[in-house]
Amino acid sequence: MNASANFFEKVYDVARKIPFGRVTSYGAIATYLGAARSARMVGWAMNNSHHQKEEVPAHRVVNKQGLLTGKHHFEGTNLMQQLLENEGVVIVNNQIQNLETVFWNPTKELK
DNA sequence: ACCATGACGTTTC
DNA sequence: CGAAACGCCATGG
Repeated sequence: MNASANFFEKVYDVARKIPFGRVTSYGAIATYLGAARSARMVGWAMNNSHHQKEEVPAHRVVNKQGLLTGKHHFEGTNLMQQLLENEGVVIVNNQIQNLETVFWNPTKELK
């Protein structure tokens, strides 16, 4: 669990480093962690994010399309969208607009 | 050890 | 352009 937890821990760590009003994709995080093909694992980590003691801004993590695929995992049906919109992110039909502008690449920015 | 699942991503039809 | 299938990796039963 410890060894694997490191992977999860890294995911949470990166997620918490996402700047305000910015979003990133699972694949971007996975690539940053060196597991570009483990994007699904990142999503899995987010699913377990509620197990973490510290809060994880999972609402800032979306798929590469900028689609709020995991919004169903939040309390309400539009909570995730509400949070992002509150940060200045424009979302239409569960899809982030101007994704290129709000997108935050950890490998490029956080690297 | 094998099968099933998953908040993804890319390719193909 | 839209939907479906495949691939990829980790976790759980």
